[in-house]
Amino acid sequence: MAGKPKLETVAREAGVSIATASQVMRGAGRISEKTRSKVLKAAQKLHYVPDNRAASMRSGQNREIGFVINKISNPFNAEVISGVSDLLEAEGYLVSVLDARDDPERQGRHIDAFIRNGRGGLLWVPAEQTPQEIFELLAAHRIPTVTFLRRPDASSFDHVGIRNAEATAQATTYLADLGHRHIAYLGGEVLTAVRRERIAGYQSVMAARGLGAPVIWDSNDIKQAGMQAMMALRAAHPKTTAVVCNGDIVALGACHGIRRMGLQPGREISVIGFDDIPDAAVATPPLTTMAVSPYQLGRRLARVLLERLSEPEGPASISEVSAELVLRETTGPV
Amino acid sequence: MAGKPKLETVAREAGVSIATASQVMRGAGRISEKTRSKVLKAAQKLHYVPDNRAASMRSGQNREIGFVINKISNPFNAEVISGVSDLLEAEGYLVSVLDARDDPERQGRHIDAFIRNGRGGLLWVPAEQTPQEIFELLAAHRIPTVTFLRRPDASSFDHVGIRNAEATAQATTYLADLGHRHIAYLGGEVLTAVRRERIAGYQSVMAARGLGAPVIWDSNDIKQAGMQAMMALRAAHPKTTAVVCNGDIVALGACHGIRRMGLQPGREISVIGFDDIPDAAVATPPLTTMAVSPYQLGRRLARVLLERLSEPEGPASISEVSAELVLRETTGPV
DNA sequence: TCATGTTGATATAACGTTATACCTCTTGTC
DNA sequence: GACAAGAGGTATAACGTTATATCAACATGA
Repeated sequence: MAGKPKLETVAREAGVSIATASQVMRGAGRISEKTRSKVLKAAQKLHYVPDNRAASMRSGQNREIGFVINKISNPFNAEVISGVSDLLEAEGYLVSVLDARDDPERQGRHIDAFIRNGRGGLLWVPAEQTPQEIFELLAAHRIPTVTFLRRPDASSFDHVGIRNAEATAQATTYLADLGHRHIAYLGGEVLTAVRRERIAGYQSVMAARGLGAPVIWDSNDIKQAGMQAMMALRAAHPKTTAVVCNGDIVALGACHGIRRMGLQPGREISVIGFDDIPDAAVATPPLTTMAVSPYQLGRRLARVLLERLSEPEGPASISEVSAELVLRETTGPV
Repeated sequence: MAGKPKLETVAREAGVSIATASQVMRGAGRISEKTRSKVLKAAQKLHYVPDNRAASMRSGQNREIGFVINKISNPFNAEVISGVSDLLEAEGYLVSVLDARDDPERQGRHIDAFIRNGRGGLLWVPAEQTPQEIFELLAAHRIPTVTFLRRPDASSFDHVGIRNAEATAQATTYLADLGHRHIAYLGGEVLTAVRRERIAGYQSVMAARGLGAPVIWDSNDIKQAGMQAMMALRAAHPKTTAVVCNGDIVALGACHGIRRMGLQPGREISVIGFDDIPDAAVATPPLTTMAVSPYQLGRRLARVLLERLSEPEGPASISEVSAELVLRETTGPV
């Protein structure tokens, strides 16, 4: 009871050497069944818990994975985390989440602490404006790293993401096919890499189909802001009959705004979201959106990391997932 | 470039001893300004990152905090995490989040890993059915621990929570004052400690006011389920004119269900939620709810942990926060 | 001159594991 | 009976830090 039990305590209790006790705890080496059970019993009796700091320091191995995420409050991300940890925990890893809140400085502290603690692998949604230095640091320390959603140009890490341009192009095409000519892009404030891709997809279709001039309308990606932005957008561009949104949350806000103006989403103005968050299906009216299963995306992300861990020197892989247009009730003919 | 730089590398580069380099890095001991800058320059040049495993093992200190949470996807929890990490990061700690998803086994693995890594402090929303053994383990390892929201009877740790019974009593009283007599309690499936308290508060007012027989209606706490449960509840108890809900999400679902039935929340049926999640204010109609600021709650939680860290042997504190009735548009006279 | 501090730097033993090499038995083979 | 092979176990040196004790050099005061 005096101080935490260590391997030495267990070994003495069982009447064996420290080395033997260590091998039993790890299930390594050649140990007879008799001593095995002796040691196990001793460990149990003393409530022994091995110290992973010492172990990972000595062995150079660590089955702890860090997930540095841009925004933990995003329900999409929550699902991704579930997918990631389901797969990794099944392989004996443990996932801890660090919320960078899109702040490069906080992100820097988190990644720094990650390296300090010699964790085994890193999943990472890089903040915009991430300094080059962090990539070099990770590379220099040989940290198995997979970036997620955002892939900075300078990165040489594995990556899992979404085909953003393809998705918004598909959404815009669908609206054009319904007869809409004045289609706006709504949501996002900063020109993040992801948003740039999505806007590019939208613009390419607007140009290719010879539709009205593209309208990009900024909005913070929360519901309230989306509502106000929709009303302002409509006031500035009264001809607008459809909006492609930067995300579901802003899209739901837009629907709210449309109703506030006495109109009906899907009749006077069509709305397409992005992400298919749980709320999208049960909103009134249910939201048409570009869906990509966050849970499956999380599993894919975990799988890529596992491959990297088993093959540290292989070439970097980039895998991108297509989003799928889910038709609900916020879209209709013009 | 051959292998990670360690303190020895830095010391050699700077032409000092390892002990001196260590003191400079920690800002401890008495070091002249000249050698100080020499060492700092060397460390910078080599991109030295200290190994926290070795440091915390030797010093017995660790400024890493783990937050084992019941459900990361709950937006309420996301806000709590922000409050917690804002305060703790300001004090030089680092918070990592582990999602137990209300699964005692997963929770066990997380806490086990937490102890293995000798982290500095634990914030914890214990899963229902948490085995007694885990409490003993944490106590035996002298882990500074603060439980959050759920306080098992056997616990002797610090605790921060919400006055649940008081809150639902207040909500029920408000509805009774509006003239409602048939008030139901909607939401939750398992009889968790929190839900039990909330139901008790509701029941006590129903009895004290001599209102209709209490109706407890189970529902999974997601929107879709709340919608269906509301419709089923109304079918089974047509006289019901008001519902006190287990949480905002189920309350929003209930509002949806009410509209599906061709009625209007706040007119034919009043609804009161719990938590005041961001969506509550911007829903149609905006949701009346029992609010407790999750961000402030997170800060309080962090503060309690800091006190425990600075005073390891002090008596356990239990601090409970009152919820506040926020009137919006889903409640009205009968 | 000698005790007495003070400043700045250092040598060294931990911290709790695991990897490596090594040892002692048994058993089997010719 | 000599030798090889293998099974089961152990001693010991790392891993990269920090705490402690110690030391040299120089200043201070009587």
